[in-house]
Amino acid sequence: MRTDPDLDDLDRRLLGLLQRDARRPLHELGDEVGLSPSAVQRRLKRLRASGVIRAEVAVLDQRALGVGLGSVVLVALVDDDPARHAAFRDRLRAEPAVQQCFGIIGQWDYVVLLLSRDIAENRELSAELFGPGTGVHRYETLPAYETVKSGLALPLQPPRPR
Amino acid sequence: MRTDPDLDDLDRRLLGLLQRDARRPLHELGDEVGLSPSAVQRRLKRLRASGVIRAEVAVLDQRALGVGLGSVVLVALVDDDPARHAAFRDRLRAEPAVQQCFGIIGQWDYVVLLLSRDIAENRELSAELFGPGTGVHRYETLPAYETVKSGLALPLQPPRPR
DNA sequence: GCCCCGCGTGCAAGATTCTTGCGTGCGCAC
DNA sequence: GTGCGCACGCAAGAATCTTGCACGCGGGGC
Repeated sequence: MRTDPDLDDLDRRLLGLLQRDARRPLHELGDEVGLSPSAVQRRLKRLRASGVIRAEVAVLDQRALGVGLGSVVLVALVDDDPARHAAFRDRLRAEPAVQQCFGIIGQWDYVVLLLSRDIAENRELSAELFGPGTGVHRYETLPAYETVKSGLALPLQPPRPR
Repeated sequence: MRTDPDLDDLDRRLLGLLQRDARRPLHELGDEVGLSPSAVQRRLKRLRASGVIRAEVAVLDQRALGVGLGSVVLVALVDDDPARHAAFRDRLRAEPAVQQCFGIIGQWDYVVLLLSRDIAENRELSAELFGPGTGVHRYETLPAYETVKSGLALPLQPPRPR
């Protein structure tokens, strides 16, 4: 899994293509980077096995699924008790409405991307996840009115000498 | 594109499976939901054409690509000039290191997910994107020390009567 | 300098998967 | 009751994926 993933330029170009569309046939990818389908196939196999490609997933449309409101929630827990933090994280991981969550440094402990149908549902979810009895000291909701950029695409800079 | 996306339970189950792994063969998906491969295929075709499935993409490993530091940046521009905001958004969209960005309501204007190799690169990127001459009034960087949950999976609740 | 070996490649055959025309059955409106 | 629309399963053909094989290139070791 964690073998030796030093990627050459061809790997990076293939990854760039796959980050936009993972359904392109091998011969198309090969044409773009100048490789035969089987060479592409072997590189992808290696990239998948080594864990560089973690998954290939479908990206769905929020509106079609009734997600009308996204919001960024900043959360601070009542103390630094590791068990409390672990429980909090587990709860967020289990909640489908929590799309993403990061532990951060500063006056807040976590930043949470919360998806909900509307403001009412957002309130319910917030109360359930961050309200009394959840170990949350305080939280601040930043409603998103516009998605400027979304996606999980990673920057594919070559390892620039510095 | 925007036709008639009322999804039944089978659609939702298929979408749930595809959000985890979009490479499963049709017969496997069919076995899970109790449908023939061709029935699954036709549903996917419809979901893709109607835009419910926006894309199928590869999810890459941050460490393997040298992304050592993620951070959440809260940004406020100097004023509400639409042209200034448009220019700011365009700049973020064009920057690969910006993984996500949302326009938000409150004392901040935007929340940005910024990916960088290390703290030094983070500083460079911050200066370039948010520093003097960029129209940014002030910004606050919240470094992420842990990814609790990441992904773009959407909640697939059935349309519950309320 | 020459040989050997490892590694990635292209080619091609076989296996798997996808795609689609066709006929059937079910539910609903008339 | 009948007709129609819609989704389904089946099966054949097309497209794609997978892998064994031989070749060429480059880096040591002798």
